[in-house]
Amino acid sequence: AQELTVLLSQLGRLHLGDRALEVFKWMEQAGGYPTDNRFAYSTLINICGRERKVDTALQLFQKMKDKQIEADTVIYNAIMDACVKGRQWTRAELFYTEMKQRGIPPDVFTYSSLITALAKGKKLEEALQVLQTMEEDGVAANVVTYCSLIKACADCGQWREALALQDHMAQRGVQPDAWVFNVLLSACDKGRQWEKAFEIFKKNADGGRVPDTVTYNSLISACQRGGQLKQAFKILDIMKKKASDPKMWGTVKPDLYTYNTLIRACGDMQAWNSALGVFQEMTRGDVQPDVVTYSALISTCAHSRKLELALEVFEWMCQKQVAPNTITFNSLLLACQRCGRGQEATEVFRKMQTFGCQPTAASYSNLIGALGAEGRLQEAYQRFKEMQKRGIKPDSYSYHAIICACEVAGDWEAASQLFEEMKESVRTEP
RNA sequence: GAGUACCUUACGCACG
Repeated sequence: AQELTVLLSQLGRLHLGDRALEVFKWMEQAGGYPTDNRFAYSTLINICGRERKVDTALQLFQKMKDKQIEADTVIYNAIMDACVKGRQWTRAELFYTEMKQRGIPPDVFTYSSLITALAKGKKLEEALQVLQTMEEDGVAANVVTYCSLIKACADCGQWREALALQDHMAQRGVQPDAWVFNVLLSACDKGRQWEKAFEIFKKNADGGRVPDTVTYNSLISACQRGGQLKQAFKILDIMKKKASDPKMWGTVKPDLYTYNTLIRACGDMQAWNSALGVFQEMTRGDVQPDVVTYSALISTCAHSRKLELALEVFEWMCQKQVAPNTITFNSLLLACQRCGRGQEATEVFRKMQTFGCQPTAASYSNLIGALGAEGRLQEAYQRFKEMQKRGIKPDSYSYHAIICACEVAGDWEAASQLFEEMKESVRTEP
Protein backbone atom coordinates (compact mmCIF):
# COMPACT_ATOMS: atom_id res chain seq x y z
CA ALA A 1 0.00 0.00 0.00
CA GLN A 2 2.86 2.33 0.79
CA GLU A 3 4.48 1.54 -2.49
CA LEU A 4 1.30 2.46 -4.31
CA THR A 5 1.26 5.86 -2.63
CA VAL A 6 4.91 6.44 -3.51
CA LEU A 7 4.29 5.39 -7.11
CA LEU A 8 1.31 7.70 -7.48
CA SER A 9 3.05 10.69 -5.95
CA GLN A 10 6.11 10.13 -8.15
CA LEU A 11 3.90 10.08 -11.23
CA GLY A 12 2.35 13.29 -9.97
CA ARG A 13 5.70 14.96 -9.61
CA LEU A 14 6.57 14.00 -13.17
CA HIS A 15 3.38 15.73 -14.33
CA LEU A 16 1.91 12.40 -15.27
CA GLY A 17 -1.34 12.88 -13.42
CA ASP A 18 -3.39 11.16 -16.08
CA ARG A 19 -1.17 8.11 -15.84
CA ALA A 20 -1.56 8.06 -12.09
CA LEU A 21 -5.34 8.16 -12.39
CA GLU A 22 -5.28 5.42 -15.03
CA VAL A 23 -3.10 3.17 -12.93
CA PHE A 24 -5.35 3.68 -9.97
CA LYS A 25 -8.50 2.95 -11.94
CA TRP A 26 -6.98 -0.16 -13.43
CA MET A 27 -5.91 -1.48 -10.04
CA GLU A 28 -9.33 -0.81 -8.65
CA GLN A 29 -11.03 -2.77 -11.40
CA ALA A 30 -8.52 -5.59 -11.36
CA GLY A 31 -8.98 -5.97 -7.63
CA GLY A 32 -6.51 -7.27 -5.12
CA TYR A 33 -4.61 -4.01 -4.89
CA PRO A 34 -4.57 -1.80 -1.83
CA THR A 35 -6.50 1.07 -3.39
CA ASP A 36 -9.03 1.72 -0.64
CA ASN A 37 -7.04 3.80 1.78
CA ARG A 38 -6.77 7.45 2.58
CA PHE A 39 -3.12 7.72 1.49
CA ALA A 40 -3.87 6.82 -2.11
CA TYR A 41 -6.85 9.13 -2.20
CA SER A 42 -5.08 12.12 -0.73
CA THR A 43 -2.22 11.63 -3.18
CA LEU A 44 -4.61 11.54 -6.12
CA ILE A 45 -6.57 14.54 -4.89
CA ASN A 46 -3.33 16.43 -4.53
CA ILE A 47 -2.35 15.55 -8.10
CA CYS A 48 -5.74 16.72 -9.38
CA GLY A 49 -5.19 19.98 -7.55
CA ARG A 50 -1.80 20.52 -9.13
CA GLU A 51 -3.27 19.90 -12.55
CA ARG A 52 -6.29 22.10 -11.87
CA LYS A 53 -8.77 19.24 -12.18
CA VAL A 54 -11.10 20.22 -9.41
CA ASP A 55 -14.00 18.18 -10.67
CA THR A 56 -11.98 14.99 -10.65
CA ALA A 57 -10.73 15.86 -7.19
CA LEU A 58 -14.28 16.33 -5.95
CA GLN A 59 -15.38 13.05 -7.53
CA LEU A 60 -12.54 11.22 -5.84
CA PHE A 61 -13.41 12.79 -2.53
CA GLN A 62 -17.02 11.70 -2.89
CA LYS A 63 -16.05 8.19 -3.89
CA MET A 64 -13.86 7.98 -0.84
CA LYS A 65 -16.79 8.96 1.33
CA ASP A 66 -19.02 6.39 -0.40
CA LYS A 67 -16.47 3.72 0.31
CA GLN A 68 -16.46 4.74 3.95
CA ILE A 69 -12.74 5.30 3.94
CA GLU A 70 -11.99 7.34 6.99
CA ALA A 71 -11.11 10.93 6.24
CA ASP A 72 -8.38 12.75 8.09
CA THR A 73 -6.88 16.22 8.25
CA VAL A 74 -4.50 15.63 5.36
CA ILE A 75 -7.29 14.63 2.98
CA TYR A 76 -9.30 17.68 3.85
CA ASN A 77 -6.23 19.82 3.36
CA ALA A 78 -5.68 18.28 -0.06
CA ILE A 79 -9.25 18.83 -1.20
CA MET A 80 -9.27 22.39 0.13
CA ASP A 81 -6.06 23.08 -1.72
CA ALA A 82 -7.49 21.61 -4.92
CA CYS A 83 -10.53 23.88 -4.57
CA VAL A 84 -8.31 26.93 -4.06
CA LYS A 85 -6.19 26.07 -7.09
CA GLY A 86 -9.36 25.57 -9.12
CA ARG A 87 -10.66 28.97 -7.99
CA GLN A 88 -13.54 27.46 -6.04
CA TRP A 89 -12.91 29.48 -2.94
CA THR A 90 -16.30 29.17 -1.32
CA ARG A 91 -16.17 25.43 -1.71
CA ALA A 92 -12.84 25.37 0.13
CA GLU A 93 -14.49 27.20 3.01
CA LEU A 94 -17.30 24.66 3.01
CA PHE A 95 -14.84 21.81 3.38
CA TYR A 96 -13.31 23.59 6.32
CA THR A 97 -16.71 23.83 7.98
CA GLU A 98 -17.40 20.20 7.17
CA MET A 99 -14.19 18.91 8.70
CA LYS A 100 -14.85 20.78 11.89
CA GLN A 101 -18.36 19.37 12.05
CA ARG A 102 -16.95 15.88 11.67
CA GLY A 103 -14.48 16.48 14.45
CA ILE A 104 -11.44 16.34 12.22
CA PRO A 105 -8.97 18.84 13.64
CA PRO A 106 -7.62 21.52 11.32
CA ASP A 107 -3.85 21.96 11.40
CA VAL A 108 -1.44 24.66 10.26
CA PHE A 109 -1.77 23.45 6.64
CA THR A 110 -5.55 23.75 6.78
CA TYR A 111 -5.35 27.29 8.00
CA SER A 112 -2.95 28.38 5.27
CA SER A 113 -5.33 27.12 2.61
CA LEU A 114 -8.24 28.72 4.40
CA ILE A 115 -6.44 32.08 4.50
CA THR A 116 -5.76 31.87 0.78
CA ALA A 117 -9.35 30.86 0.01
CA LEU A 118 -10.75 33.74 2.05
CA ALA A 119 -8.38 36.27 0.53
CA LYS A 120 -9.18 35.19 -3.02
CA GLY A 121 -12.83 35.63 -2.16
CA LYS A 122 -11.97 39.17 -1.05
CA LYS A 123 -12.71 38.41 2.58
CA LEU A 124 -9.57 39.89 4.03
CA GLU A 125 -11.04 40.59 7.44
CA GLU A 126 -11.95 36.94 7.85
CA ALA A 127 -8.55 35.88 6.60
CA LEU A 128 -6.88 37.98 9.26
CA GLN A 129 -9.19 36.57 11.89
CA VAL A 130 -7.83 33.12 11.15
CA LEU A 131 -4.79 34.05 13.25
CA GLN A 132 -7.12 34.48 16.20
CA THR A 133 -8.85 31.19 15.51
CA MET A 134 -5.53 29.41 15.32
CA GLU A 135 -4.53 30.76 18.66
CA GLU A 136 -7.79 29.59 20.21
CA ASP A 137 -7.28 26.16 18.68
CA GLY A 138 -3.73 26.00 19.92
CA VAL A 139 -2.30 25.73 16.41
CA ALA A 140 0.90 27.76 16.15
CA ALA A 141 1.28 29.98 13.12
CA ASN A 142 4.45 29.42 11.10
CA VAL A 143 6.25 31.20 8.26
CA VAL A 144 3.87 29.77 5.70
CA THR A 145 0.92 31.14 7.64
CA TYR A 146 2.48 34.58 7.56
CA CYS A 147 3.44 34.28 3.92
CA SER A 148 -0.16 33.46 3.07
CA LEU A 149 -1.41 36.35 5.16
CA ILE A 150 1.02 38.87 3.71
CA LYS A 151 0.07 37.81 0.22
CA ALA A 152 -3.59 37.95 1.20
CA CYS A 153 -3.23 41.57 2.27
CA ALA A 154 -1.23 42.45 -0.83
CA ASP A 155 -3.78 40.85 -3.14
CA CYS A 156 -6.55 42.79 -1.43
CA GLY A 157 -4.67 46.04 -1.93
CA GLN A 158 -3.59 46.47 1.69
CA TRP A 159 0.16 46.80 1.52
CA ARG A 160 0.41 48.63 4.82
CA GLU A 161 -1.41 45.84 6.56
CA ALA A 162 0.91 43.37 4.81
CA LEU A 163 4.04 45.07 6.09
CA ALA A 164 2.54 45.45 9.54
CA LEU A 165 2.38 41.67 9.82
CA GLN A 166 6.16 41.69 10.24
CA ASP A 167 5.73 42.99 13.77
CA HIS A 168 3.06 40.47 14.54
CA MET A 169 5.39 37.76 13.37
CA ALA A 170 8.26 39.03 15.48
CA GLN A 171 6.01 39.11 18.54
CA ARG A 172 5.18 35.44 18.05
CA GLY A 173 8.84 34.62 17.63
CA VAL A 174 8.43 33.40 14.05
CA GLN A 175 11.68 33.99 12.18
CA PRO A 176 11.16 35.35 8.67
CA ASP A 177 12.78 33.29 5.95
CA ALA A 178 13.59 33.91 2.28
CA TRP A 179 9.99 33.32 1.26
CA VAL A 180 8.66 35.86 3.71
CA PHE A 181 11.26 38.31 2.47
CA ASN A 182 10.20 37.76 -1.12
CA VAL A 183 6.50 37.98 -0.43
CA LEU A 184 7.09 41.27 1.38
CA LEU A 185 8.81 42.65 -1.70
CA SER A 186 5.91 41.45 -3.79
CA ALA A 187 3.51 43.23 -1.43
CA CYS A 188 5.41 46.49 -1.98
CA ASP A 189 5.33 45.82 -5.69
CA LYS A 190 1.58 45.31 -5.78
CA GLY A 191 1.08 48.38 -3.63
CA ARG A 192 3.21 50.38 -6.06
CA GLN A 193 5.78 51.11 -3.36
CA TRP A 194 8.97 50.47 -5.24
CA GLU A 195 11.06 52.62 -2.89
CA LYS A 196 9.77 50.67 0.06
CA ALA A 197 10.73 47.47 -1.75
CA PHE A 198 14.29 48.66 -2.07
CA GLU A 199 14.28 49.73 1.55
CA ILE A 200 13.29 46.25 2.66
CA PHE A 201 15.76 44.74 0.24
CA LYS A 202 18.65 46.81 1.65
CA LYS A 203 17.68 46.14 5.22
CA ASN A 204 17.69 42.40 4.61
CA ALA A 205 20.85 42.42 2.54
CA ASP A 206 22.63 44.33 5.30
CA GLY A 207 21.31 41.77 7.74
CA GLY A 208 23.05 39.07 5.74
CA ARG A 209 20.14 37.65 3.79
CA VAL A 210 21.16 36.38 0.38
CA PRO A 211 18.81 37.44 -2.41
CA ASP A 212 17.77 34.75 -4.86
CA THR A 213 16.28 34.83 -8.34
CA VAL A 214 12.74 35.40 -7.06
CA THR A 215 13.98 38.32 -4.95
CA TYR A 216 15.46 40.05 -7.97
CA ASN A 217 12.47 39.26 -10.12
CA SER A 218 10.22 40.88 -7.54
CA LEU A 219 12.41 43.96 -7.52
CA ILE A 220 12.27 44.20 -11.29
CA SER A 221 8.51 43.95 -11.11
CA ALA A 222 8.48 46.72 -8.50
CA CYS A 223 10.61 48.89 -10.80
CA GLN A 224 8.18 48.21 -13.60
CA ARG A 225 5.21 49.47 -11.65
CA GLY A 226 7.25 52.38 -10.40
CA GLY A 227 8.30 53.34 -13.92
CA GLN A 228 11.97 52.73 -13.12
CA LEU A 229 13.07 51.05 -16.32
CA LYS A 230 16.74 51.96 -15.97
CA GLN A 231 16.84 50.50 -12.51
CA ALA A 232 15.17 47.32 -13.79
CA PHE A 233 17.92 46.80 -16.34
CA LYS A 234 20.55 47.45 -13.69
CA ILE A 235 19.10 44.58 -11.70
CA LEU A 236 19.32 42.36 -14.75
CA ASP A 237 23.02 43.16 -14.96
CA ILE A 238 23.49 42.28 -11.32
CA MET A 239 21.73 39.00 -11.91
CA LYS A 240 23.91 38.17 -14.87
CA LYS A 241 27.05 38.88 -12.90
CA LYS A 242 25.87 36.64 -10.08
CA ALA A 243 24.91 33.92 -12.53
CA SER A 244 28.48 33.66 -13.71
CA ASP A 245 29.85 33.71 -10.18
CA PRO A 246 30.59 30.15 -9.08
CA LYS A 247 30.33 31.18 -5.45
CA MET A 248 26.61 31.82 -5.93
CA TRP A 249 25.94 28.14 -6.66
CA GLY A 250 23.43 29.10 -9.29
CA THR A 251 21.02 30.65 -6.77
CA VAL A 252 20.68 33.68 -9.01
CA LYS A 253 20.13 33.40 -12.73
CA PRO A 254 17.84 35.35 -15.03
CA ASP A 255 14.88 33.12 -15.86
CA LEU A 256 11.60 33.34 -17.77
CA TYR A 257 10.05 35.54 -15.10
CA THR A 258 13.01 37.91 -15.24
CA TYR A 259 12.80 38.43 -18.97
CA ASN A 260 9.03 38.49 -19.14
CA THR A 261 8.84 41.12 -16.42
CA LEU A 262 11.43 43.24 -18.20
CA ILE A 263 9.54 43.06 -21.46
CA ARG A 264 6.43 44.15 -19.62
CA ALA A 265 8.37 47.03 -18.06
CA CYS A 266 9.36 48.27 -21.51
CA GLY A 267 5.68 48.55 -22.41
CA ASP A 268 5.03 51.38 -20.01
CA MET A 269 7.92 53.38 -21.43
CA GLN A 270 6.93 52.56 -25.00
CA ALA A 271 10.40 51.12 -25.31
CA TRP A 272 9.50 48.49 -27.86
CA ASN A 273 13.08 48.47 -29.06
CA SER A 274 14.45 47.55 -25.65
CA ALA A 275 11.78 44.90 -25.37
CA LEU A 276 12.98 43.37 -28.61
CA GLY A 277 16.51 43.47 -27.25
CA VAL A 278 15.45 41.53 -24.19
CA PHE A 279 13.63 39.06 -26.37
CA GLN A 280 16.68 38.50 -28.53
CA GLU A 281 18.86 38.10 -25.50
CA MET A 282 16.67 35.34 -24.16
CA THR A 283 16.53 33.49 -27.44
CA ARG A 284 20.31 33.64 -27.61
CA GLY A 285 20.59 32.22 -24.13
CA ASP A 286 19.03 29.13 -22.68
CA VAL A 287 15.67 30.61 -21.73
CA GLN A 288 12.92 29.71 -24.15
CA PRO A 289 10.19 32.33 -24.66
CA ASP A 290 6.73 31.13 -23.68
CA VAL A 291 3.20 32.39 -24.27
CA VAL A 292 3.66 35.02 -21.56
CA THR A 293 6.80 36.33 -23.28
CA TYR A 294 5.05 36.70 -26.61
CA SER A 295 1.95 38.23 -25.08
CA ALA A 296 4.03 40.71 -23.11
CA LEU A 297 5.96 41.62 -26.24
CA ILE A 298 2.76 42.12 -28.21
CA SER A 299 1.40 44.20 -25.38
CA THR A 300 4.53 46.33 -25.43
CA CYS A 301 4.05 46.83 -29.17
CA ALA A 302 0.46 47.84 -28.45
CA HIS A 303 1.57 50.46 -25.97
CA SER A 304 4.06 51.75 -28.51
CA ARG A 305 1.35 51.73 -31.20
CA LYS A 306 3.25 49.29 -33.37
CA LEU A 307 0.53 47.14 -34.85
CA GLU A 308 2.61 45.71 -37.69
CA LEU A 309 5.29 44.65 -35.27
CA ALA A 310 2.71 43.11 -32.97
CA LEU A 311 1.35 41.04 -35.82
CA GLU A 312 4.85 40.00 -36.74
CA VAL A 313 5.54 38.85 -33.20
CA PHE A 314 2.37 36.81 -33.41
CA GLU A 315 3.76 35.13 -36.52
CA TRP A 316 6.99 34.35 -34.69
CA MET A 317 5.19 32.59 -31.91
CA CYS A 318 3.15 30.55 -34.34
CA GLN A 319 6.33 29.53 -36.12
CA LYS A 320 7.83 28.48 -32.80
CA GLN A 321 4.70 26.44 -32.10
CA VAL A 322 3.87 28.38 -28.96
CA ALA A 323 0.10 28.30 -28.61
CA PRO A 324 -1.50 31.73 -28.18
CA ASN A 325 -4.22 32.19 -25.59
CA THR A 326 -6.98 34.70 -24.88
CA ILE A 327 -4.53 37.18 -23.38
CA THR A 328 -2.34 37.02 -26.49
CA PHE A 329 -5.30 37.88 -28.67
CA ASN A 330 -6.51 40.56 -26.30
CA SER A 331 -3.07 42.16 -26.56
CA LEU A 332 -3.29 42.04 -30.33
CA LEU A 333 -6.73 43.59 -30.18
CA LEU A 334 -5.35 46.25 -27.90
CA ALA A 335 -2.75 47.05 -30.54
CA CYS A 336 -5.54 47.36 -33.13
CA GLN A 337 -7.51 49.58 -30.80
CA ARG A 338 -4.58 51.84 -29.98
CA CYS A 339 -3.86 52.20 -33.68
CA GLY A 340 -7.51 52.63 -34.52
CA ARG A 341 -7.60 49.80 -37.01
CA GLY A 342 -11.00 48.21 -37.24
CA GLN A 343 -10.31 45.92 -40.16
CA GLU A 344 -7.32 44.30 -38.52
CA ALA A 345 -9.23 44.01 -35.26
CA THR A 346 -12.06 42.17 -36.99
CA GLU A 347 -9.54 39.82 -38.54
CA VAL A 348 -7.75 39.16 -35.23
CA PHE A 349 -11.07 38.59 -33.53
CA ARG A 350 -12.04 36.03 -36.13
CA LYS A 351 -8.69 34.29 -35.81
CA MET A 352 -8.97 34.19 -32.06
CA GLN A 353 -12.00 31.95 -32.32
CA THR A 354 -10.39 29.65 -34.87
CA PHE A 355 -7.70 29.13 -32.25
CA GLY A 356 -10.38 28.15 -29.78
CA CYS A 357 -9.81 31.15 -27.52
CA GLN A 358 -12.90 32.51 -25.82
CA PRO A 359 -13.33 36.26 -26.14
CA THR A 360 -13.72 38.20 -22.92
CA ALA A 361 -15.21 41.61 -22.21
CA ALA A 362 -11.73 43.05 -22.90
CA SER A 363 -11.65 41.42 -26.34
CA TYR A 364 -14.94 42.99 -27.27
CA SER A 365 -14.07 46.36 -25.77
CA ASN A 366 -10.89 46.54 -27.82
CA LEU A 367 -12.65 45.36 -30.96
CA ILE A 368 -15.43 47.91 -30.49
CA GLY A 369 -12.85 50.60 -29.73
CA ALA A 370 -10.93 49.82 -32.92
CA LEU A 371 -14.09 49.88 -35.05
CA GLY A 372 -15.31 53.01 -33.34
CA ALA A 373 -12.09 54.87 -34.00
CA GLU A 374 -12.68 54.40 -37.71
CA GLY A 375 -16.25 55.62 -37.38
CA ARG A 376 -17.66 52.17 -38.09
CA LEU A 377 -20.50 52.60 -35.64
CA GLN A 378 -22.82 50.02 -37.15
CA GLU A 379 -20.32 47.22 -36.78
CA ALA A 380 -19.28 48.42 -33.36
CA TYR A 381 -22.86 48.36 -32.17
CA GLN A 382 -23.42 44.94 -33.68
CA ARG A 383 -20.48 43.63 -31.68
CA PHE A 384 -21.80 45.32 -28.60
CA LYS A 385 -25.07 43.43 -28.98
CA GLU A 386 -23.26 40.24 -29.94
CA MET A 387 -21.27 40.15 -26.73
CA GLN A 388 -24.42 40.40 -24.67
CA LYS A 389 -26.05 37.65 -26.72
CA ARG A 390 -23.06 35.48 -25.86
CA GLY A 391 -23.48 36.16 -22.19
CA ILE A 392 -20.51 38.49 -21.84
CA LYS A 393 -21.52 41.42 -19.70
CA PRO A 394 -20.30 44.77 -20.99
CA ASP A 395 -18.18 46.48 -18.36
CA SER A 396 -17.19 50.11 -18.03
CA TYR A 397 -14.55 49.74 -20.74
CA SER A 398 -17.07 48.29 -23.16
CA TYR A 399 -19.43 51.17 -22.53
CA HIS A 400 -16.60 53.58 -22.87
CA ALA A 401 -15.67 52.09 -26.24
CA ILE A 402 -19.17 52.09 -27.64
CA ILE A 403 -19.94 55.59 -26.39
CA CYS A 404 -16.73 56.85 -28.00
CA ALA A 405 -17.78 55.14 -31.21
CA CYS A 406 -21.06 57.05 -31.10
CA GLU A 407 -19.20 60.30 -30.53
CA VAL A 408 -16.79 59.70 -33.41
CA ALA A 409 -19.78 59.03 -35.64
CA GLY A 410 -21.52 62.10 -34.24
CA ASP A 411 -24.46 60.15 -32.88
CA TRP A 412 -24.91 62.06 -29.63
CA GLU A 413 -28.32 60.73 -28.95
CA ALA A 414 -27.19 57.12 -28.97
CA ALA A 415 -24.22 58.13 -26.84
CA SER A 416 -26.30 59.63 -24.09
CA GLN A 417 -28.73 56.75 -24.20
CA LEU A 418 -25.90 54.27 -23.71
CA PHE A 419 -24.53 56.44 -20.97
CA GLU A 420 -27.79 56.08 -19.06
CA GLU A 421 -27.75 52.35 -19.69
CA MET A 422 -24.25 52.17 -18.31
CA LYS A 423 -25.20 54.00 -15.14
CA GLU A 424 -28.06 51.57 -14.71
CA SER A 425 -25.82 48.57 -15.18
CA VAL A 426 -23.22 49.72 -12.69
CA ARG A 427 -25.98 50.34 -10.18
CA THR A 428 -27.32 46.81 -10.47
CA GLU A 429 -23.87 45.26 -10.38
CA PRO A 430 -20.96 47.46 -9.34
C1' G B 1 7.53 4.96 8.99
C1' A B 2 3.86 6.39 2.99
C1' G B 3 -0.08 11.34 1.42
C1' U B 4 -1.26 17.88 2.18
C1' A B 5 -0.09 24.40 2.43
C1' C B 6 3.40 29.83 1.13
C1' C B 7 6.83 34.05 -2.88
C1' U B 8 8.18 36.58 -8.67
C1' U B 9 6.01 37.47 -15.08
C1' A B 10 1.61 38.87 -19.98
C1' C B 11 -4.45 41.65 -21.77
C1' G B 12 -8.19 47.79 -21.00
C1' C B 13 -3.82 52.70 -17.91
C1' A B 14 -7.18 57.24 -20.21
C1' C B 15 -3.48 60.54 -26.00
C1' G B 16 -9.40 58.17 -22.34
